[in-house]
Amino acid sequence: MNDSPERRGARYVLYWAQMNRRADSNHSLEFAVSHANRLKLPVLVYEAVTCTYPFASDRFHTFLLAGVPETARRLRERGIGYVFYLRKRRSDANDIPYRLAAESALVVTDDYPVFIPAAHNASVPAKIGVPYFAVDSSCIVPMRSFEKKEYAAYTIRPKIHRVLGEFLRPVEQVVAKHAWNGPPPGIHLEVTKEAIPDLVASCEIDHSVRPSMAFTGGRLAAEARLRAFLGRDLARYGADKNDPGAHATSNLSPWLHFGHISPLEVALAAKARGPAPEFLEELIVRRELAFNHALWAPRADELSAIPGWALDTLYKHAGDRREHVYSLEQFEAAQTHDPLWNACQHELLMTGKIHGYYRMYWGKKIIEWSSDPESALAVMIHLNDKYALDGRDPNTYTNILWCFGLHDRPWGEREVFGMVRFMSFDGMKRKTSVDSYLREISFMRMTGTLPPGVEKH
DNA sequence: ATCGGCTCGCGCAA
DNA sequence: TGCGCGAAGCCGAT
Repeated sequence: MNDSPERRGARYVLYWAQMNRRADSNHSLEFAVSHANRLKLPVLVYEAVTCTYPFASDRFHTFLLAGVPETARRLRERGIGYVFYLRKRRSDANDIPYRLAAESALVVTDDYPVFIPAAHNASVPAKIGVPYFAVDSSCIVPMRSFEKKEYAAYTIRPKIHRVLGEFLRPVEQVVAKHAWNGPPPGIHLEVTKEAIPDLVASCEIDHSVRPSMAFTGGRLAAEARLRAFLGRDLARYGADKNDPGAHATSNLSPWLHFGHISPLEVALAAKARGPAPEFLEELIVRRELAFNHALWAPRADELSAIPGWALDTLYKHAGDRREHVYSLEQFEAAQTHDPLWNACQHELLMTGKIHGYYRMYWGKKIIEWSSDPESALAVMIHLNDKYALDGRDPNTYTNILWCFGLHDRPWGEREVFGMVRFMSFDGMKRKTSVDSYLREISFMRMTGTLPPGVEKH
């Protein structure tokens, strides 16, 4: 991403793991190892957690830190160096990548279309002084192989399937020929599972957003969740995926978001169990449509990216009378008149995730009960960025804008929504087990534990 | 329980 | 230029 020459006399090749925080199934890491072998150097992996991004909280920090011990262990086994930096306070150093790059032949990092990595990858290459490579290890078919903003799933689907055979192959692990010897750089923090609560407490972040009740970060938890999904739920995924009460979905999105597991290895593992077209449709086609949106939209989280018919019809109805209008504070506290909506919000507050189908309902109702489309979007992004473990991700921004008509088509005109698809409580009642979902959520609220039959990973 | 209409526009066939 | 059909639906008629 720049024209800088490789540094002579460097000590290592640096891989800055911004999004793909894992030692396995990681094209970025293998690319770094290949270059290190060519240069007869070891690889150093740099991973950081900072307190400075909006809504940094105990929830995200706990999840991220939980992944560190296993990443460290697996890299050590491969002879790859690892430095983990916890920026606890705003006053702590924020120039670590530059300091590490000063002794590196070149820098490899993750290509990612939103959030902090997008900003880094736009500004750092010009200032870093060595070659800077951003590798796409987030998508199975690289996101930049599609040359325009796709209109909907049906336009990207055939393009993905045409080349999928070429990309749906395991990442080949490259043996690191020159092992990292000696201690990590001085800024390194050794993380143990037991130390995580105290480390999180010592950070300058929002301590009021508690760790997830349902999800533990890290490679081991992700692999356990994947095994449970494949063994028990994949076979009925197609039939039950839209019924939250059926617990048929993978729930892998938090680990996918933080890169603790790769979509490629998940897809290969699912395929190895037999045909899984519905799951692969969600995991590959719709997920990568979301990356396409994030890559090509001027901003992934603004209404300007929705199609013209949707923007026109929403604004035509912006002045329509609303039966209920709630403030951000009322939404956040789950204080609407609708028990299903409130339960969805409580699930988000407690676990950091809402089932995909109910998340659509959750979003549609925020549009219905906000004074105008812009403030509805602001509420959704605030709640999602603050509480969702899979938030600040191309997927969640796309899921949110889908509620406003992105990647969708027009339907019969009605109040508030215009021609944008409407969803109703009666529809949820008819198609999903609302009652058992409501019982599960109130059990969680009463006991502070997951309902019987739902395991924590 | 099932079906058609609602309404726009992309992409392919002709 | 015509035509089929599409990210998760709703509603009223039958």
